[in-house]
Amino acid sequence: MNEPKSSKRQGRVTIREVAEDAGVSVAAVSKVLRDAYGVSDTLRDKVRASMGKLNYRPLASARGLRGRTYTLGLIFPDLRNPFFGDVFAGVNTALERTQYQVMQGIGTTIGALAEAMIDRQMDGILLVGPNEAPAYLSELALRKPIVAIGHHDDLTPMPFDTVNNDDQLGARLVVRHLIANGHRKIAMLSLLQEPSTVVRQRELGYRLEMMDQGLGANINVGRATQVARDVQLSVKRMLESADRPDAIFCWTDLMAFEAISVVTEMGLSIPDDVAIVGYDNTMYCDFAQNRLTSVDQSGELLGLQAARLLIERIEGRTEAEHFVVTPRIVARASSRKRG
Amino acid sequence: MNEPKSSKRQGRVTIREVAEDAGVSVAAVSKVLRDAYGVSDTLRDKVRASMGKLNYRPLASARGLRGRTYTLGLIFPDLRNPFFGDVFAGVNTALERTQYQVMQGIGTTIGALAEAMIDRQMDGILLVGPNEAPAYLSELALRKPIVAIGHHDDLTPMPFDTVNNDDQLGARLVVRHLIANGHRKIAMLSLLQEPSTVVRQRELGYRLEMMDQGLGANINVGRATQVARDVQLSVKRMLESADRPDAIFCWTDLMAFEAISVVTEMGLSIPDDVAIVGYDNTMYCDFAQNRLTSVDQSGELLGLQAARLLIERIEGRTEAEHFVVTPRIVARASSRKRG
DNA sequence: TGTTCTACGTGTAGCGTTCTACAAAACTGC
DNA sequence: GCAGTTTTGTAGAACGCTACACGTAGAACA
Repeated sequence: MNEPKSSKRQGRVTIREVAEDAGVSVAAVSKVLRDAYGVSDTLRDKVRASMGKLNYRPLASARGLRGRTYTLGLIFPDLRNPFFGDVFAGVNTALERTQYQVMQGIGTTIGALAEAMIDRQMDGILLVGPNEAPAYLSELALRKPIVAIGHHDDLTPMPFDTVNNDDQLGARLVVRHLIANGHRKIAMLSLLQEPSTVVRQRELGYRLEMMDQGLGANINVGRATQVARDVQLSVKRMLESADRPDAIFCWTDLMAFEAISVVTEMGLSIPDDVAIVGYDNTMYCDFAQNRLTSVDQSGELLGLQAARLLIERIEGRTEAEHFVVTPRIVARASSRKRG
Repeated sequence: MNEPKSSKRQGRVTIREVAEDAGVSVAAVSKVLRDAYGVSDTLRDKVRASMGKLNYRPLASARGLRGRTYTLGLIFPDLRNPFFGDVFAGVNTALERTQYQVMQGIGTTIGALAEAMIDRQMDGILLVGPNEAPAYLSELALRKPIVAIGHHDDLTPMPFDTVNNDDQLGARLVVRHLIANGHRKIAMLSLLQEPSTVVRQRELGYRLEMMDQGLGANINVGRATQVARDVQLSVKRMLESADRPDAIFCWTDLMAFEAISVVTEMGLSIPDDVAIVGYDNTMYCDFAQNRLTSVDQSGELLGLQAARLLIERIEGRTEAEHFVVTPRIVARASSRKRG
């Protein structure tokens, strides 16, 4: 009836106990743990058996002090956009058969969160839609492997891994789709504060396609913060203006749902008075009360790929890679051909 | 031009360097860090200055090996329910002026996540709506301070801290509200698989109030998993049955939005053909395309209180506390008085 | 027979903190 | 001044793991 020496770690099994039980050295157990070179099958089996028997699990803090913690950080700007759920699902799939675990941080202050994750010795960080300055991210990438999902620029490729859909193309597709369905006065609802590179790309795509289609004169970009009231005001202002747009392309579904709300409130009909299109193709688009046409950028695939790239990076790759998905329009009633 | 000894921790400032810079011992710096007893003001100021100058941040792994990591775990069942965003906001508010950081885990397998968090030496864990067996949670609570948000039972109080709204009352309020607005055949849409204690409480409240109101014969509980298709089928089945309910109380807003979708799809009117009520009063309820009557359980307050309780627990409290919020109905058009 | 390899194990010094035990200094009260 | 008390500071041993450096044994080769 040996009592555990430390009541604090109350009964936690350590590598030493496993070694003792298996009749091998601590170093050997560590090797097995890390799948390191120089372990015979017999030894591995013995150690594995003991680990199972004692229900041993390595302590991340201790590992972190020497090497890696097998923990990845995942940073979302907020918890309200269901798109992030898709990305998360992809990340999870990628991690399924690995020994990595993912921990999320949520907030727009990437900086503080990333630092907290570095302090916690996470092996790498996945950033979703960071609207931090590229310079900060580049500096961050020097200290830790990172992968940015939804952060890119046409001209200068980032010095870290990125995973994106082609936002510029996505926006172009929206414009083409709307034109095909009889709309001409196509406005865009964009983000007001510190627009991320992604928002800028979508806006650029919108502008370029409008020009290409000879509708340069109709370009009309409204801006709003993420705050509900602000979005509502912006939409209202658009719809009450002298020449009302006959379609609004919202840079994200969340804004589109708000737009639908305002339009409904005003007693206008979608899509006959005004068509609405979003971006992300989140689950709510399918609901009969929304039936929102949107751009699918396969969040799940983005998440999956991002996690894979990050692990590759952690395990040695040094040159940055950039993965791009081709977006596609998912047409629903909110942009039906005008009758 | 002294190079850093370890290229791995590349340039990370350690407690030793701070001590050196301030001309004090390592132990002294540690004391300042932890606000421990026995530090003079002069010494504290000196150390603080050096910490600031060198931009020192303690390494969580190293702290974890000895004591606490000042990290709390927060576990959500999924990322799709916007209610969790409210809870999270509350948690964040509570942590604002503390040195604790929170890291999220997302998934229905509380077990695996909680173990991963314990392996990472988190000081405590917040569980949101766990539908794990109470027995497992009790065992978990023996090993780590935990607080469950949305997990309670009428009869046996949990041996760990809990934070809840009065779900039974919430359900009763819904029934009363619907009756007051002229509905009698009130059905409830509940959860099929492993209903959590919360779902059970809401169901119980529904049943009891129906009985109390003399509508016991009208009790009608449908069940569906969280999967969209499944919910749709359940709602459809309800609405196509011989005696169609004239109101559906959905155990969570998310299901209610799906219900609205199905009802709309079927060409029925809300609330004249059927009223819909949800639970959580999430942001989407306000949208004109939903206008969903819902029960507000102030997720933000729940999160705030939960985080506070957890920190208290970590810092010494031993008896379990139970915090309960009184829910209130937020009436919208989806349950308007029948005309 | 000696030499060189390779494969497999082990001993042990840290990693950056915390915290106990203790020493020194600064106050008490007489 | 001196014993007793309190305050302030320090030394140094852990915590659980990794990984370097090294030892040993047997095989392969000349």
